[in-house]
Amino acid sequence: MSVPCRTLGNVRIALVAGASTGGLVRPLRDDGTLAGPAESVPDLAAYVAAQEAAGQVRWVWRAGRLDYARLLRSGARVSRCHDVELVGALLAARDGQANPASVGIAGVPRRGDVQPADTEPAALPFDAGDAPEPDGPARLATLIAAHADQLARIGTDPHPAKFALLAAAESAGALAAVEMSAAGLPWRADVHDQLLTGLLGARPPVITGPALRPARLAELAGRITAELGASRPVNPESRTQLLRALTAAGIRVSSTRSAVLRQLDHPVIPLLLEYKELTRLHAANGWSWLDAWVSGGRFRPEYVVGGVVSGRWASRGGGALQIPRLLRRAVVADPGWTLVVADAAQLEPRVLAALADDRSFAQAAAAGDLYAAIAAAIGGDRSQAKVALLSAMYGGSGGDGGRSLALLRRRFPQAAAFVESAARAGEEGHVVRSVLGRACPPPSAAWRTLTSESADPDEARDPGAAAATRARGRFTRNFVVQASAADWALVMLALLRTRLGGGPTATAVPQSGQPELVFFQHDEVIVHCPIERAAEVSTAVQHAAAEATGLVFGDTGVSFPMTTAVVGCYADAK
DNA sequence: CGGAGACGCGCG
DNA sequence: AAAGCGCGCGTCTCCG
Repeated sequence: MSVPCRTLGNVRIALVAGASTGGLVRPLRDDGTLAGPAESVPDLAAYVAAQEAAGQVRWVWRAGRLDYARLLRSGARVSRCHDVELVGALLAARDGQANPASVGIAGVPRRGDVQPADTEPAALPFDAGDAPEPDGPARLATLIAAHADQLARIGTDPHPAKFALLAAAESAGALAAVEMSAAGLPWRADVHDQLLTGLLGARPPVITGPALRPARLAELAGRITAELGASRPVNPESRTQLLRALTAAGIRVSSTRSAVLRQLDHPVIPLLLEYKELTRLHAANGWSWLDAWVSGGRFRPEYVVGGVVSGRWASRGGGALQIPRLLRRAVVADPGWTLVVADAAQLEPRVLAALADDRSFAQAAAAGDLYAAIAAAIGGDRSQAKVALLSAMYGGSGGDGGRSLALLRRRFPQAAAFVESAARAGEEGHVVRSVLGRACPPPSAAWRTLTSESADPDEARDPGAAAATRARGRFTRNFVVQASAADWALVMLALLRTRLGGGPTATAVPQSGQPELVFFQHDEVIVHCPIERAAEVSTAVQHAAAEATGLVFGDTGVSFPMTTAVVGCYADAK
């Protein structure tokens, strides 16, 4: 076993896994240059654990989603990393590469991605995948070169410290994501099943061929057919059939959307609305979802860090970020444990206040209930204020809230000017960036063609170009807020993770009794912990939020409160 | 028969 | 005058 290497300053260690338990490592300096010879270690997990125990290390690897997932399965936890794949995507977006998601290390496309026609097919040092050990040194060298290149490119940013923070937070996000997938969200299959059975009837037998409807759905479908006076059974899930049947029954409607149906007065409408609600539950989160995604009392989704252009996470499989409120009943802490559900209150408007450095807005945002404070400032009620604010951030022009929006502009000119300037940049085809420097994608070639100077700017003569221009304006207007909110949330998550880990050198398998992050959804986290540690976790959340605010926004007057609820069941959190 | 696209709806 | 941001995923429909 090698001796942990310690030098002054921070230690980085580049790591590539071998085909079996071993791997290659090489120490680096903080600027990415070599700090020692490469070394082959027979048991990578043991090596990593030993280094973590000895002090602070930042692991440099291709991708946490691969390298860390494997280490964690072997019981090695780490505190910090530089994720070359994720940082590469951030840099690619910043440097205007059209499709950052498809760009792998140092511009090398990942396997499975379409090779752009105008680039040379490149060697795929990391994608040999199944290639055995002999590739190790080459892969290590490529990794080290990519890392050094990324550090240099971070250094050239107009705001290198902020971009470096973004890179660190994104990398830490990958660690948290892998750990959360491994931990899983506590999920009571029996509670879920009871809920389904209560609403839909008993689970229909699983047969081959077309699936059977649960009893309650079959009954509703029959009543809908009867109520519409149709001669043959109407499948309410088929828009075509349903539209035809509605028309035949004298109900004129342009779409079968719930919001549209709700405005009609006909005895079939409540039946249809109930059918839609129940069939949605059955299709999206029914028994087959339970079979596929819940095992051993845990729901284990796969998070996709950086999966959304704004920096929000996406998820793959199981619809982890769309758990219906109804089903939060099934999220129950283990006996003797509890859930700390923490939610950043009204995050996006507060982010706007901080971004725009609007003093009066910041004052309103210093209050506990921002919407109420805004309502007081513009002289309306809370719900109007909320709609006006959302309109300002989404690029709507208000509808009923038009008047409030105008008031908002007058009362908070800097905040209004901030989003409007972002919108203008987008309309002109520019790229905008979040507070930490995440760049939005450039407009597509199709957009440029459509809105180019040869296109007619007169809406009446060229409605397509005008619509496309406005659409991009709405996108960039929203991007600066949504992406900056994602920056804040990611930094908060990273800091909270460190605090829960018991300090930067915490390591090894989570001991029993250790609080664990189990869920992250844009502006909300859930920590599963022993009941007696809930207060400590709530405090950690508050500290993480305050620290994130300072790191991301500096000396802002805006506060970013997090509401924390200590509950046995997720459904009781709000 | 499989894939693409529209639609609809869950979440923030 | 009207419609507004970002996702994932299931079903139906159309098309090759």
